[in-house]
Amino acid sequence: MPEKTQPKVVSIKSGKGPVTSYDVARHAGVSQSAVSRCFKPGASVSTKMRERVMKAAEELGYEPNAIARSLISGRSNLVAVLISNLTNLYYPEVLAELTQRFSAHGVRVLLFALKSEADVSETLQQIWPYRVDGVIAATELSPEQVGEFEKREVPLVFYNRHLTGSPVSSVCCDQEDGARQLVNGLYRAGHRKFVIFAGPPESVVGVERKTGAIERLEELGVEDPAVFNGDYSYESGYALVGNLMNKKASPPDAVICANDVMAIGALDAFRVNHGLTAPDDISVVGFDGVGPSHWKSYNLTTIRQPVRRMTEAAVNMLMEMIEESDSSNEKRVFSGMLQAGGSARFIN
Amino acid sequence: MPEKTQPKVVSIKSGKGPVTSYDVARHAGVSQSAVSRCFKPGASVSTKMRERVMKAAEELGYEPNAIARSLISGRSNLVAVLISNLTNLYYPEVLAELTQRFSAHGVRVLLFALKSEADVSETLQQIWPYRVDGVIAATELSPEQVGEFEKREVPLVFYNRHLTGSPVSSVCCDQEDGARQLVNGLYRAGHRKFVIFAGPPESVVGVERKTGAIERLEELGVEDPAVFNGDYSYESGYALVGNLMNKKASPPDAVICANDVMAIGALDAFRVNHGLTAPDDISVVGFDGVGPSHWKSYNLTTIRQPVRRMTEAAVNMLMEMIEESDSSNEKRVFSGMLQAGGSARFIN
DNA sequence: TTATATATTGCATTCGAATGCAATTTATGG
DNA sequence: CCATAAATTGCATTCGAATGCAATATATAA
Repeated sequence: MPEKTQPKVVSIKSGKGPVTSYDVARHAGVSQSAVSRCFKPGASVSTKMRERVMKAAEELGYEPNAIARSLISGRSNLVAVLISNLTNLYYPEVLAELTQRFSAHGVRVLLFALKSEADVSETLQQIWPYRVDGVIAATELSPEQVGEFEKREVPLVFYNRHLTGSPVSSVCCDQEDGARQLVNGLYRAGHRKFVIFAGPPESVVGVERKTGAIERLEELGVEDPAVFNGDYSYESGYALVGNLMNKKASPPDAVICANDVMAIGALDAFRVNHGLTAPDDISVVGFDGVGPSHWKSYNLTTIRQPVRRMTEAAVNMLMEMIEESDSSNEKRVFSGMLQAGGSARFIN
Repeated sequence: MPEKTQPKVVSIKSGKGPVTSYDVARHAGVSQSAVSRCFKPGASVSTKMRERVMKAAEELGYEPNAIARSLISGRSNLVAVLISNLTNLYYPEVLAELTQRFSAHGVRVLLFALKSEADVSETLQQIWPYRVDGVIAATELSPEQVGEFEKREVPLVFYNRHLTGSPVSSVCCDQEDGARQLVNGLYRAGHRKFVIFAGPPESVVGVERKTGAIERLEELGVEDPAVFNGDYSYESGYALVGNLMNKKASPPDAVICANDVMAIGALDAFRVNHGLTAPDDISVVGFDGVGPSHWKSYNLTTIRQPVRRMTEAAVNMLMEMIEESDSSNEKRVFSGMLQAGGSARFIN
């Protein structure tokens, strides 16, 4: 009986599973530590050694195990990003920017998209086990929750949130200032009857935008504008117009909305249900400068948040806190840029 | 000299850094393995032991280190999600659903948001070191790249993509069928002069939508509709209307767009630049059923992708592939739902 | 050329949890 | 009450890379 002519698969490495540094070391005839050092930038390795190891690594298809590396080095190169409602139209842009910027630092993003801000504490429990190097939070955090970060010495940067009176790093758009810019332009253009479509009362950002507007209005002698609370959605902006028009005998001049999407909803409601079009019959302004704010049907006058600069700042701050241990906290506030559209009579 | 009345901070644990299972073991007077077992569901532990350990863990604030666990167990509980352009308006919803569903399985999402599909291979290199348990790809992958997954035995599920003729799992919306539904309704309503605003030629999804429409048109005896290529953006939809109206003496009846956002751009261009409004002067349909498709200014007739069911399927498939090693591949195709709006004369 | 400084390399240990196996305890049966 | 089975527990090792320290090789100075 002839020998079975089995194909004798010559596998360079016998064991299954990914190639380890030991495999590479054996194949190159050097120690495991040498392999490790060849993959560590700035390590003390001779040219000859590097070549040998790299060749062996190449041949075996070696890829360093980031998990093992994290364990021993104490750095996971992971960052958690907390976002409350991704469908908010504003956040996808932020998120895309963040991941790309972190990527340039060799850091990967663990995404946590919360259904509601109520899920935060649960989410934090999911984060801790991964020993992330830092966290970007675009959600509210209670003082206790911030305390957890301090206890664990996990760097934290708030994005468009902050805990007043506590030393936490943050990157924000100047919400109040933006609102004041909007009021100014509307006032100059002759508006005197203002209404505010605010965000939900628990939204810090929303409250600041509202406060900024109200304060500036008071300074200008316009007292007590009507305030309605929405939830940042198109539907709420749309619905609030109904509420508004029911109450008031005479419609307002100008509606200041907590964000672009509500402004868009309001514009549609005014036009569809009341035959009022902007900017002739009514002025509506938003906040954020999201993509659809440019759409011709709306062409919003709004405050554009400098997302690129803000994300850059957030990433840099977090990376600095990760790399230097003597992290002093810092708050960076960026001014929004007025984006003049056609949804309001407005004089800049 | 009186003793310094220093507060004698009694720290339960002296060493810095997170509490380990050894700390808990020592504090509870048991072995480290016992601690480990207490945190593993289904392990053999007596009630008494569990109580002691849990109490100690509680007191010390112990949190299992997921990194260390991954290293020894060979499961990272990490899944990578690849998305090409997050600003596409369709993907944020998908992404939010995916993270929440994975979360329910105790799996975290590593997000990779590509600037362009060209960055895929670079991104893959960033993924491998993390030994993710699986990958959801909402991007094109070359056969070689898919081969890399097989070589590494990393489960892969395509989302709205597939490699024709290769055995890779995928979850898709039936693009061709959707396009045919749109053609049917438009045809029934009397349209005969069709134009297609397709996606970029390299987009498989876009090509399928286009093909579906063209094929159905041919079956109905409408030959060679004009096809223009866009890039899924509002601007491209808007601009293509310009191209179209320059060429043709008489405008078309109906425009079939590769996605909602292009349809929205087209609607705006028709109205603003040519005084044509839907559905009286022109019919425009989209694809996806994104949030803004419901906005009153557009009120799109479109095909809504069943995102919830699709993401559920994708997550279940991937989890199954991760948990059973005998992964047989499967392709699941979901039909889109017609969303009848007011942007087209349409008879369903 | 020899002595000293510098650069490379390997050895052995470490990170923190999981797990096979053996030792021990507890439960069950006769 | 003793023997055997079953359930717990601990011991020792493992996952894969990084790193302090000692050993060796190379470069520089005298």
